[in-house]
Amino acid sequence: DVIELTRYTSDTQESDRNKPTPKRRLKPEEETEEANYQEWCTNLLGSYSGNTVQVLQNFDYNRINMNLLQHIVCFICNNMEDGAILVFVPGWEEIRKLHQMIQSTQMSRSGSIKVIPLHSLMPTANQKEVFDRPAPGVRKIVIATNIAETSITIDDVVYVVDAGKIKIKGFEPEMNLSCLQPLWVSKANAKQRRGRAGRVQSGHCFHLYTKFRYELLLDSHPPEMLRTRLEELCLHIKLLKLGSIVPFVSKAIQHPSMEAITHAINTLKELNALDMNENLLPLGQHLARMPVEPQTGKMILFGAMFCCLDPILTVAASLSFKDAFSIPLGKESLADEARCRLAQETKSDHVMLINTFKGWEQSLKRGNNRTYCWDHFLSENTLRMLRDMKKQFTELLFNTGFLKTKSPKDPHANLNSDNLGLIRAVLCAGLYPNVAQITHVPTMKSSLNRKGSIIMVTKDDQKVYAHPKSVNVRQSFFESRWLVFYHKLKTSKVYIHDSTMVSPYALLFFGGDINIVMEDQTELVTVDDWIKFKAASSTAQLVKDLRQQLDRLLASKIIRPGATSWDISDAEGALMTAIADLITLADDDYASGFSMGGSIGKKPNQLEMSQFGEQY
DNA sequence: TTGTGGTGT
Repeated sequence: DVIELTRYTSDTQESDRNKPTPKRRLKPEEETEEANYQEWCTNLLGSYSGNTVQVLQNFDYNRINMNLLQHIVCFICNNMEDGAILVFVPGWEEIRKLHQMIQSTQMSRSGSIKVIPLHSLMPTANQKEVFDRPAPGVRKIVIATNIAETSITIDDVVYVVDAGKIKIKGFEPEMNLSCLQPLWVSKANAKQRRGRAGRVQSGHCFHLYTKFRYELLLDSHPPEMLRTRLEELCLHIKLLKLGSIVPFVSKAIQHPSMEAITHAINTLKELNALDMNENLLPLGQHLARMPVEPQTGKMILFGAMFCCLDPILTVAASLSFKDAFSIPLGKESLADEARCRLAQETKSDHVMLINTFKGWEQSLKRGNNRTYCWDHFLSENTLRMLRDMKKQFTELLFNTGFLKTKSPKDPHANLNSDNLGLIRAVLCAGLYPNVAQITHVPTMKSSLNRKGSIIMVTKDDQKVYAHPKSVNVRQSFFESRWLVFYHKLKTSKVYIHDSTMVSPYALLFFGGDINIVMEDQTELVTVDDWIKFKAASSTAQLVKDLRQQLDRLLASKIIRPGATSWDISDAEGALMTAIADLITLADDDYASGFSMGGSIGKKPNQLEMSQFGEQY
């Protein structure tokens, strides 16, 4: 009933500003909903002013009405008793808009309000500013995502404004695609949001949707198990010896689709965690015991075996938890610049993360860590948590025998930690099969104008875009057109959030099955039948042989973990050195600007490969 | 041209 009161008052203020928006074409089920809605509005005519009903009739409920939001906030400020206001909106963009609208009002200029944006990626989320009582006569207005629904509780909130939308993550196994879409809140969300008001005194809640809409809301959103990847779940079922995966998962009250389960099982087979009969392989045993996704676990094991542990642990911790960047509203592009500085010219978000963490450690020694974090938009709190996670990972590796000490800084485990080429290859080992091929780069000019971004294809997707926060988004030259990535998410487009350029050698040694084929009278070596490189059959065969030896060696190390030998007088050391050298040289070759057609002047030196297609 | 929110002994 409070809803109805507010709607009445605010809509009268709203009506003259409400520009008519062109109605888009509706789907059949939307048309009947719309017809029902119009009828519902007409029935209100007895109880409400014609103006209110008219506004409601013209409302576009697919968009959040920012004007209405602002007007309600102003209405509370001007007409209602003291008390903080908490506004729920779906995401960053809405926080930004509303923040800007409110800051440009008269009451903001008079200093009678204090507006605080609240989002997990903004520094305000871990500052005490949000909890502070404002000075007398100043009204606190918090604009928040659903972070304020459960994780952050603000005691002095008296008024809650609920815009009615929430972002929910989903997963489509058929497309191998996660998506983040704004949806209507559920009745459960609505209740929870309402409950955030009036913790210390009686409160009020304003919902920006009609009773009509409320009746259509779901009681709650589908449980997480139905919307998420299931690799970890499947691995644990096997580790705990709970039998075959499909029958076990089917016992859940609301069980995930068959597609989602088989997709997870296939991914685990591809990683060599399960065999063809779903039996847990030795690698799977290790991965199941790690508190990270299987791919990240594999990256950690490879980091240990190839002795570039510390940097790889930085990446693993950042990917499985979150990166340490914390960006104030309005400083987005400054933060992008900081990230690009940290990445230098590596064309890698992951190497950027490594450099970021290294830089912080150095700043700690010099005692200027505060400045370092400030300059680069970093949360020192998060960096400390990442450091603790890295420690935890090394303890696990120590317990399973992959390490001789419990320190991420173990000298032997970091023999190759300055070898960027090898680090890229280990990233490739962990992130595979998340590979994207660049099909388009912005021109120098459009890149400087901050227009245009790289466009890629993956095995599953026609077209994917680099996320604007990626250091690779506006690069106009890549020595290799292959990128590996961790996070792919569909929002307005399909975005790749983080990527690292890798050489063909990294893909050949650490990617999927390699084959030698003829296509259009050209000899090719392929990885999983879709990543293709031109290569003479003799050299391709050499790579294939080396790859087989490497796979055998790695399999035996997984079964009997131990520190890797780099002594070229024994078999293991000789092979590891040869492969590491090959990958390193290939990477140096890039750095000095040679094309892939160039030969490599060292042993094993018969390799001559060129990329499929020309350089940009 | 952009980032709902949590977990793991």
